[in-house]
Amino acid sequence: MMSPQMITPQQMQQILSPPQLQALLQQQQAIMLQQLQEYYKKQQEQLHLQLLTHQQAGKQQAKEQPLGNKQLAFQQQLLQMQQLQQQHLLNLQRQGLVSLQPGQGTVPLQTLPQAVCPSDLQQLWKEVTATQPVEDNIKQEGLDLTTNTSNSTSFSAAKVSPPISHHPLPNGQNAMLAQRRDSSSHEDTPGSHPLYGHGECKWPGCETLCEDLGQFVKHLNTEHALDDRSTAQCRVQMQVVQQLEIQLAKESERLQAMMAHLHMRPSEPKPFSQPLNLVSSATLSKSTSDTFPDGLPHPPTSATAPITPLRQGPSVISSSTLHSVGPIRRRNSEKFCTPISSELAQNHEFYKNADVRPPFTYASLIRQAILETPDRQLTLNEIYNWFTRMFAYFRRNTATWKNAVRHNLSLHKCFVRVENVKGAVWTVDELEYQKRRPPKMTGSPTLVKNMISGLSYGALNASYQAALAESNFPLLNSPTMINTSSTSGMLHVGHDDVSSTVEQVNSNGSNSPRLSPQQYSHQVHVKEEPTETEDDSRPVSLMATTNQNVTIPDERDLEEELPVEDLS
DNA sequence: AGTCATATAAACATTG
DNA sequence: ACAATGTTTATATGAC
Repeated sequence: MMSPQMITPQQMQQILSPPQLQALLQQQQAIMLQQLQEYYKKQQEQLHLQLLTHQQAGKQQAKEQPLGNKQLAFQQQLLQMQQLQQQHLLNLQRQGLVSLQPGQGTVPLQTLPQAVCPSDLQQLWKEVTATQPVEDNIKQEGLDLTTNTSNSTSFSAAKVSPPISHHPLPNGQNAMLAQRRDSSSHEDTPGSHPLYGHGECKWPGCETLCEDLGQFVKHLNTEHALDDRSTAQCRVQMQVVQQLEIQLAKESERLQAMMAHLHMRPSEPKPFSQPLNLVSSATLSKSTSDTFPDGLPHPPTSATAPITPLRQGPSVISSSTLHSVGPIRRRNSEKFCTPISSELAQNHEFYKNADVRPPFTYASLIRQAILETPDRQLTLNEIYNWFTRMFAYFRRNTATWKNAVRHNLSLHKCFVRVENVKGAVWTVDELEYQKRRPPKMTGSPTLVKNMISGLSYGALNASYQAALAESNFPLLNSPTMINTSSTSGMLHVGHDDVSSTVEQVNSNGSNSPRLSPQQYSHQVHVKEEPTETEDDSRPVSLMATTNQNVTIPDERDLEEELPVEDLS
């Protein structure tokens, strides 16, 4: 029908799985980031050096008035710049542009300016203002800046995350910073100077040869003193940094387009087995720790560990995503892929910001939305809001997908409408959901057998297990199927027998599938007042309140839940 | 080729 | 009357 060229970027994006997209993105970003960091490093070194120089000068002429003001202005500039850099780097990290894997992440990041750490700033200030105790309050202000400013040019990260200094960044960021602090001492080590290398001054555009450090310091004090020229150079540098940031943004955009284009060829069939933590580790760990739908072991505050999903075959989904070049409606997933919960958890940030259609069916998305809430019930409007909150893709064409959502809610028996004082909420009947999942092959031993045997081969195995995880199956206890615990998952996938069993046992055919919540595995007690106004305006952090002991229902959850539901 | 699950669109009903 | 919410029908598509 459509020539490939006619496919929209969104459609093309669907071809590559988020991990793939991110892998590519990350590569590009890493390169740019390195450049940026080099700039940063240089600037920091220069600024720091100059500051120190002036500090010395200030000590000598401690009583001279003009210096105070000038120095102050300079310091503020320095701070601003540091904040800029700091913010930017953090944003990058949060967006997953900087992977903070232990081995690799430290390499480029160690080149980060030492001032990234607020305590270093403090120290700097201390040094600088040592001779001017008057400035104490100002120093406070200056430091506060580091926690208040959000001049970020980037998007969600700043919005989502609290100020840097309070945010326990995962992936060892704190550790990194601390480590940074330690290593920052090299600046002060006598005999070396960041602005001095290979016998020449590294001040931008200077390159004056200096025999030794002493001479160099002298040179610094004379040639690069705190004057208008130096300040101007600083400003220029700041602009350079800003330009770089802008350029970075543009390059990112370009990269997106490139990838969108390349997605035309779903040539690479290999499913990623471990690609996922490309997602902004910071944001991800935050958001996922808010709601761990998958119930998998996540470090609560992964301070040091890069979020390395230990999960099985996280994004085997990509394999399925790959061959779905078709129209927008392609939904894939679900069947042989990662459970939505873990996929979502891992790519949460991705879907949130990238206008990519999530590879999940409406039904599974709706279910996910509902199950993520403590009460496991949502009004229609709340479901809408979850969609828009979680997926950039669903921030447009609202009429279409909202209709689809309503359609799905009505169509699938697994969604149960429960009347409420203030209206109605939707809940999920897990049993129905599980019944619905596999394409009906009920009672076909052959098919079941085929499926099971099919499962036994490599790659899919993991994903199946994962899929199982999603499709918790308390009812698997049915003796007909369970052979070994290790295979129970896979068995469940080829579970049609099971589901048919379930059907017979539990739902009595098709009698009044709806409005009989009492037969649900996890009963929902209907909220008295479905708060309607949260949603979009609700800060992400609010979600965190739901997850302390209310692990989002998936395998684990349901196992526990089955006997007695107690959510309160 | 037929069946099934899903996506999309739309008509229609109900409700506040 | 209107918008939001639900329900239902029709059609298209892809997977099996």
